[in-house]
Amino acid sequence: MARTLDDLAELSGVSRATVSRVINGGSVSPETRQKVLDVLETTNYRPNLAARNLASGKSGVVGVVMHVAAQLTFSDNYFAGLLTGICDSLTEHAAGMMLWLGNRTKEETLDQILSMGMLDGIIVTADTVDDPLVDGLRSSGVPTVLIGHRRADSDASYVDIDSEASAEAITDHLVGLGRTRIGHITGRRDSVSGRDRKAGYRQSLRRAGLPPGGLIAEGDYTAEGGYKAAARLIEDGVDAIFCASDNTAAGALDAIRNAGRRVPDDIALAGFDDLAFASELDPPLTTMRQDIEGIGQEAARNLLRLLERPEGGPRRVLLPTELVIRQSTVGWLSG
Amino acid sequence: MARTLDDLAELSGVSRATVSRVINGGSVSPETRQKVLDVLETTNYRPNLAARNLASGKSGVVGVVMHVAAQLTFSDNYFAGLLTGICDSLTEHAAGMMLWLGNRTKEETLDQILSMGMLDGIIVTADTVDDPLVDGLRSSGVPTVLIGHRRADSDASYVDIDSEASAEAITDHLVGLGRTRIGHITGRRDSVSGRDRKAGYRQSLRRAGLPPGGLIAEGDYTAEGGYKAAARLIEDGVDAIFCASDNTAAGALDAIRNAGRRVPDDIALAGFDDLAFASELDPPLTTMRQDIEGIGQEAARNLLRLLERPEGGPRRVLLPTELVIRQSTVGWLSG
DNA sequence: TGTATGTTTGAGAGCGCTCTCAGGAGGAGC
DNA sequence: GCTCCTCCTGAGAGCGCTCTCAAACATACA
Repeated sequence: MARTLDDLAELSGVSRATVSRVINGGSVSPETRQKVLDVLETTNYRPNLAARNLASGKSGVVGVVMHVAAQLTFSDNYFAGLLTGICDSLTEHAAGMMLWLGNRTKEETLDQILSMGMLDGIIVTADTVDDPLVDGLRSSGVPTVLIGHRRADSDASYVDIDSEASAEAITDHLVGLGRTRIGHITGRRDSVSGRDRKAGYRQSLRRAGLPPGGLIAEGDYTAEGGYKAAARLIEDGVDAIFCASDNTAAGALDAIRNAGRRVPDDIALAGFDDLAFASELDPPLTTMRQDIEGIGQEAARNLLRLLERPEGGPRRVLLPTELVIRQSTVGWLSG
Repeated sequence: MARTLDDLAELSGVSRATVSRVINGGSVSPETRQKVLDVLETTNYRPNLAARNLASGKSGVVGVVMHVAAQLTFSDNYFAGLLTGICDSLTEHAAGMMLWLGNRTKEETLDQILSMGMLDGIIVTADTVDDPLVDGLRSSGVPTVLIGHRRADSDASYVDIDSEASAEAITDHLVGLGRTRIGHITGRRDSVSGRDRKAGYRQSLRRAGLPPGGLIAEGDYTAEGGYKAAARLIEDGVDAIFCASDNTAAGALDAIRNAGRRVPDDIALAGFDDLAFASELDPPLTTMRQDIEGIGQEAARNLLRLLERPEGGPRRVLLPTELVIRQSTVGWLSG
């Protein structure tokens, strides 16, 4: 079994350079090409990635950094969906992927690994308002695509949704239902998406002539957080709650029920994400659908394109969201 | 900023070899070492992994292959937990990890990527009875640790639990409760864990003098599968069901409730895994706890040790499980 | 026939690192 | 003072690949 290009060259009676051309698509005469291909077929040759990487400066491997608290990474199907989408796109293009999960990998560690020259590019979640890791990555010069983006990232390549507009739309829906004491359970205090959703909520209230403050309780994207926050809002006498995530809404739903209130009769409830379980809740949850796997796929594609033609400049993609109305806000909907 | 060993060598007035010794722990005189360390500090040097890999034949990167249907990978927190554990251990030891998810990556593709000489070792799930990928990996000569193991893998390195004994124990629990028509919803038909759990279930019935057949319905580890299978068992008049996974049990719980039966009064229900939601179900689910993250961590540690001292031979680890009794089988337990 | 143009090929110079090998320095033992 | 060891260091040979450059050959045009 041939192990190196030189072996192949000898076997097919041409030079190493020619074999390399056949493999990488250089210009070679048909006969020569066929000769080499034959040998290639019989030898089951595999190029050595390390050598290729060293010589070409490209590795065919991209890094993926899910920079969130470890226990959040998979408690939520959000990150799982992202990862699935990224993997999809990447394997489709025969690119490898190295993964870093959680925030246990400190900036330092990451910076080290990433600047080892092993990674062609990086996909990183950028939802934390003040994230030195993302800053470091961006200034490192390694091609980077963000999932989400902070204010400061407006000149970076990213894939995101319009959280603010989406939140505004879903709050509009609540307003349209005639609710006047609409509460909001926020996302993590330090998350961009959380802040944007809150802003959208406020904007909607303002446009509707409702007091845009007051009925806000802080959440953290978890069901537990949602439960506690909802309990407070219920005391405040809300007649609707817009939660910054479906998980939060699931917690809120429990709280509402435990308080003896009905959804949507007493309190209309809306989430955000449209995770799989949203339609399985009782009542099914009105929510803002975002195509999470699609975001992952797009991020990978985005990065791949960026690597292919760096001169194209940063690529910014806002993916659409979709308001999904279910019985948690509109009780009379047919099941 | 110094980029290569030669730059460092020049800056510190020694040879490249000496710098390499300082970095990799060769014998160097204290003064020389200090000189180099000083330079190292100021230059923020990062070794080039590709070059190191090429020269040493080691990459510091291991592959992780979750070889299951893509949609299963994260629908279930099982794989997420595994991944989290693996990541934990790996980053702790400063090893990188490349990930392949789902079965969309065909044996061929994988084989290609894996034999590129980029991976020091591989962790792969081995729960499918007939899995050419695992066979290929094992015969490839790349150090491999399996998560789970088939009969044929008894000479490989693996981390697993004793599914059969665990299933037997949980069925014993049901028997001990006085149930006599104990049904079982299996795991995926082609999964080793599924078969083992079924075997354990049967063994328990046999020992109890109950007919060890008949009341078995095929599941697939999903809630949907559990729902359908449970519906059949209910018709068969079971008074207990042992499900091969918690997800399955969640589905079964719905089915039982929809059939107007009570848990555990009419039908005692037990799962397997002790996923986070098991204790949140109503009633809380009796189940067999396995430390999923622990399995992932152990697999990574196992592989790391294997790489360190290959002469140690295969390392087989069976992690303990724990029967967690909750109200789904024993109604009078205090909450 | 001579020159210009294009195509195919091989030689060879790296990419940045590891590791072996041998030379030089310094101390111990005779 | 000599040899023998030990310890530290530098020179240099790869690792397997990519890519440039120029030679070799073929084709086209004047």
